[in-house]
Amino acid sequence: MSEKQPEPHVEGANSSTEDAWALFVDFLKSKASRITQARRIVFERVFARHDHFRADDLAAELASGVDHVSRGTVYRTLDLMTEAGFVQKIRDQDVHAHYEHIYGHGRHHHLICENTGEFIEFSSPVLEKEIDRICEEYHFKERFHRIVVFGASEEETS
Amino acid sequence: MSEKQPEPHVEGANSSTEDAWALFVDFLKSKASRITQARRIVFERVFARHDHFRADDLAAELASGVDHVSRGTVYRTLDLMTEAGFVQKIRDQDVHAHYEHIYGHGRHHHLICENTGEFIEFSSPVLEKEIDRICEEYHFKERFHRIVVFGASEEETS
DNA sequence: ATTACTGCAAAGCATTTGCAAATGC
DNA sequence: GCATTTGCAAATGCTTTGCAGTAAT
Repeated sequence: MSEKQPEPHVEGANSSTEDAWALFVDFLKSKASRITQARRIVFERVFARHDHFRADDLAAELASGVDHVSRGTVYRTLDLMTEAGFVQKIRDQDVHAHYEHIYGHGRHHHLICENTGEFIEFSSPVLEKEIDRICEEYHFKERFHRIVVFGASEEETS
Repeated sequence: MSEKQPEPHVEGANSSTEDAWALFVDFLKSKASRITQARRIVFERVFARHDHFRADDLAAELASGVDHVSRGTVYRTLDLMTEAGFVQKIRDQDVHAHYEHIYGHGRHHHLICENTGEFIEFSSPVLEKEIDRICEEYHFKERFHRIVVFGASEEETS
């Protein structure tokens, strides 16, 4: 429901936190939302890290630190930052695990239609080969990979 | 923890349920596990569906049907079937959402080292272009896509 | 007869939400 | 001063787990 990933509003060349914050302020203003202490704290903490982080870890950190921000607010602010395009949520849409049986199927990947929930399967030797190449380049021993494309099927008859 | 996705043991050309079941029986025997009613019911229900399904839906179905199997057992059996390579779990490893900030970064994807937890970023025009091509082929309007490769970095010095 | 498996209900755990109090505008 | 946010704690929802009873070997 609150899971949107629109085209990013930002695409700066200069990535200083101040510049980014100014853009976030603009974003908030454009939504008639308020510039609050809590939002500033979360925003800066996110930009202070240069690694990947878990929402829950950040929430735990901030819930117990000096610059206290509650869990709920951390999650709410991350949603805003995602909407504004400052952060990317690294995980599938759905919280829940899906399964499919693969006995007798070849390996394949999915286009997921966000309107209908439909899963369209595809496979592509080009993708497989390129991924192999990338793994070699990075000296990475692959166990398996996953490719998911989110969007909308244009098959609709409406 | 219980989330393993080893190389599939099976790769049949003939995909009748009976054949598959026989292989699952072998798999169970090889683990000194038992061939039970509940496992058979879950196995067949999974093979009866040709779509993607949610663990929870299956669990709900079986928890209330004639061939009653409890939620816990459904989950446990799906784990076994995943381990044996009969089903594929369609979702990232981790239950939890990860974030990263993307302000000033280009779009990229990840190699995730399962030993160290390290995220290695890469980008590949070849992949992007091929995905565009596939979307066109399927008349699919992409919103965004995700590529994740799980495995092990070979950089280790140990 | 053993010992693994099942069912159940309770626990886990990340995330979301309702609501009164606090804060930005 | 009024509306939005926050903090808190309770609720949610999927998944996992402990344990006593049940079934497979």
